Amino acid sequence: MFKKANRMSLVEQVVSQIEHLIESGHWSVGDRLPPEMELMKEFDVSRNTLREAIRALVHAGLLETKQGSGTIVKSTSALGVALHRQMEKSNLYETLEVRLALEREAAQLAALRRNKEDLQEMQKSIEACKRAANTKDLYGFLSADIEFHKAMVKAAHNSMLQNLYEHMTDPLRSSIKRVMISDKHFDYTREIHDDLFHAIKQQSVKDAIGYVNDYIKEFRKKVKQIQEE
Amino acid sequence: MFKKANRMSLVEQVVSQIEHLIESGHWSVGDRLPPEMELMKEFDVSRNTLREAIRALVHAGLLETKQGSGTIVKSTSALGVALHRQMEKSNLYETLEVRLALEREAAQLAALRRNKEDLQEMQKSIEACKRAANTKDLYGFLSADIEFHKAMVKAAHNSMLQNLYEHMTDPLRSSIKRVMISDKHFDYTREIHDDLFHAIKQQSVKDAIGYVNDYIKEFRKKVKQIQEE
DNA sequence: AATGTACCAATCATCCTACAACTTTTCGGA
DNA sequence: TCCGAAAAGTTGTAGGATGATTGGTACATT
Repeated sequence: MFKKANRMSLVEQVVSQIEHLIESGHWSVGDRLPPEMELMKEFDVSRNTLREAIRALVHAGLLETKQGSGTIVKSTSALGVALHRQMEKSNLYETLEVRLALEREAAQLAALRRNKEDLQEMQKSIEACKRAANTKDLYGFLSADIEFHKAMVKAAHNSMLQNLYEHMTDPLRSSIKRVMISDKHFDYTREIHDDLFHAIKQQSVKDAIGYVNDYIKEFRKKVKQIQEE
Repeated sequence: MFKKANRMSLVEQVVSQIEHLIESGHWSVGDRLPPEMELMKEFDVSRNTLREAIRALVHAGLLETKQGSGTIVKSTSALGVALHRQMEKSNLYETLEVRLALEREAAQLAALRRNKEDLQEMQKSIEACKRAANTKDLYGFLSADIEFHKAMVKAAHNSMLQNLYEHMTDPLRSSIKRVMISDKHFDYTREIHDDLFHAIKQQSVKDAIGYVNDYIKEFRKKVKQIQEE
């Protein structure tokens, strides 16, 4: 019925101001914030108050401070750090499973919504895959493969989905590669997602789902093998 | 290649200690932390240092402080708050889309992994749905329906998936209900997921996917209608 | 030219004390 | 017993002091 009176603490006010300055692009990733002394004057708060605000954002992953050097903007979104912390506490295979679920959805949406630029990016990754396959460059191949999947998720045109997917992929990079190369009979040609790409290009949702499901089935099999070892 | 030297600041050390005390259950949700003076002595740090640590956890959503009263544990996971913040910045329909993707995956996994307790919980929710349908209690029905979906996701036995799903569902409760009741010809009986429940009970992955896909299609249609208004 | 040393200035890290603001408890009086 | 004032307890904010780390400069050494 009654809304609580807005008694935002000074620290919270400073926090949201800094957050806003970062989101709005006034401070970009990599930029150095003014030193504490100046910020104190700008926000008109004491050093303690300012430091508590900055510390909150450092823990959230938006800022990074180095003694003697200064404070820089590290990210524009706190989701990555939080997700990463959760992933560390959680089972690796559970995380991979969720990631595959996002990928499955992305394939369908990408088939519906992809545009020219999306197709170009995907094609570029596929060609990188093929080049790496020709030179038997396994790690190069896997990197290009991950890029392809990212491009596909981007083509789904859902920023929330993309956000989650990328934040779940980057910390898992090495684990994903480990799963992929666990296959004793690793076959480059079979792993190139040419069919999937063409299904998305032709906007065939049905085929896109089919190919992704095949890929997921393969991936799951490899995960299972590792788990049993 | 090279690991960065690990020089954890005092504040960070206190933060992780408190985090650990919460995770380990030493302090449960709702508990009040000892006053700052005591914590200062316990951790052997100054008030400023301690306060910066606490402030970081307050911003992350694990703690809540009230001037004059004390500090209480609010949550054991910071993911919820971070996800919520991201959702506020993001498009509602994008979030709903991701939520449906998780649900689709959950249905398949639930069909494979559900146990007796899972089935009991799902059945309970379904019966609550039916009771609400009989009395034409629309809001009661929708609440029970959401409970059913949550139970299904729980039955997938993937804590990461469940975590994400619940944290994406709770803040969307009202939006989800709004979408559901937007249907002019809302039909209780059609919305009761009896078929889906039995498919999961019979461990028929194929049927489970089918029913969930039907449900998702319906839901999407309603969302589309709202968007076009 | 590359490396090592000494020094300086800027900046963050930590600690301390003091007081304000708010909440909870205590206690005396009606 | 009930009520309200006082007291005690707790977090919020301010300001000052000192220590530690970093980055840069100048200069000598190899």
